[in-house]
Amino acid sequence: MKHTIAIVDDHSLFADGLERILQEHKNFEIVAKCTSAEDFEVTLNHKIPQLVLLDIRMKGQNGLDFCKAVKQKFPSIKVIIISMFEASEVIEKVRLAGADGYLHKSTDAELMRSTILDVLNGHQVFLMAAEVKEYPEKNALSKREREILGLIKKGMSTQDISKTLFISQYTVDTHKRNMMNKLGVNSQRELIVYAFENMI
Amino acid sequence: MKHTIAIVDDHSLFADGLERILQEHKNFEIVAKCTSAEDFEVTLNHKIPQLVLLDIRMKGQNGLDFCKAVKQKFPSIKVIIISMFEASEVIEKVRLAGADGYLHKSTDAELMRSTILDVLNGHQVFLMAAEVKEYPEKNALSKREREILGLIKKGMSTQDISKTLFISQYTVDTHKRNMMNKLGVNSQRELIVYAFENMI
DNA sequence: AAAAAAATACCGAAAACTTGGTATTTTTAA
DNA sequence: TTAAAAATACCAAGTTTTCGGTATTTTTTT
Repeated sequence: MKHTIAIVDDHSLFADGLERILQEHKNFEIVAKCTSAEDFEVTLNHKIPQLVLLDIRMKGQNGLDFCKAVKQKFPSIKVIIISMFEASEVIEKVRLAGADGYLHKSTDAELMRSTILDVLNGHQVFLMAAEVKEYPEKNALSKREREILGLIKKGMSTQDISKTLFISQYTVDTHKRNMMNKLGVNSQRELIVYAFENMI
Repeated sequence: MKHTIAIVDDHSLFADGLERILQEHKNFEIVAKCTSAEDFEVTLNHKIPQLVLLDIRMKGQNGLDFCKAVKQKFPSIKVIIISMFEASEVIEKVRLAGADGYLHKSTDAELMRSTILDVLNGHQVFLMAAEVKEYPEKNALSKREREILGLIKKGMSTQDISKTLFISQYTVDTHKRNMMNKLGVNSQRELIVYAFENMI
């Protein structure tokens, strides 16, 4: 019996390619190819795939939030997140979102197929790109620091952040300083740049 | 006779997909699939494809710079840039880099094939995503403004920029203010965010 | 050749950020 | 159950940005 798979990615070209890669394998059947989370929700009303390949960054909705929502409503659907992010921190987020697997866009076709089969067999598979450089432990950002970096990435000022998190500006300031030290940058500007290049 | 095509993209999964999409067409032959600009340069030493599909954003080298280099050494090679950027400003950069075509990752397989054929026939085809919203003319950034925004995106301070461009800090400040007015943002922070979300 | 747009430059005051400190409380790990 | 790590908070001085202006020169367009 064929495994039913859905692809959710707003880049049709990428989705089209994935479809063809999977079609080469007789055990896979692509039952839906959606370009948005909304699209996929509609699909779910009449067809429940066994597994969904989900792009982490789509316009409109964040893939991780959507993953959570899907897993809550349909715990039986296996979800594999696909993204171009290489930071190891991403894995944790993917796990927390309830995904069963993670694939980097630099993995190849064969590895993707074997990962899908593993996940369908009930395993959890989180694959990073081969060349991921782990940060030395002492430079790892704490949870709160990452949270603040996420707000910085949205363009928020120190004041904005302090109001959002209900903490003092001084505290935000301290967190920023600690992050700058850990990451080896010298300004909030570079912190924003770092965030865009390393976060979801 | 088959058309020889090379694919240069550091996301193997995407490249694998493109390959399969193109293989369905009997007139195309994928002669190389490279995951970096360096890889492709090596390939060019022994095999010259008629056309190359080039990802605009690759780690290491910028796709546009690489496009220029390829076109300079091998003017006969047709280059189609593929990216996920939707801003109309990108098209101009792609043109200036000497590319023969532009495809957004949200275009579908069929459109890609027809674009490739058009380009091979000597036409220039620059396709944007359907839902691109053009900026009102009065808000278009000038050349210099875009140049400065590019430096801002690298995390440079006003002072850094003034030194890089050999102009006064006051001038950089004025450019920044004008951009902020045009783009409707209120701080350098948001300017950086805008840059990351809208520039190459 | 005249008008419009772009690029250049300056001043000053207010706001925001950076940096070198210090220090308490809460949470997590050994 | 301690010790370590994380999160919290404050002060002061110095630096950088922001924003209110204004204004000249260069380039482009009409």
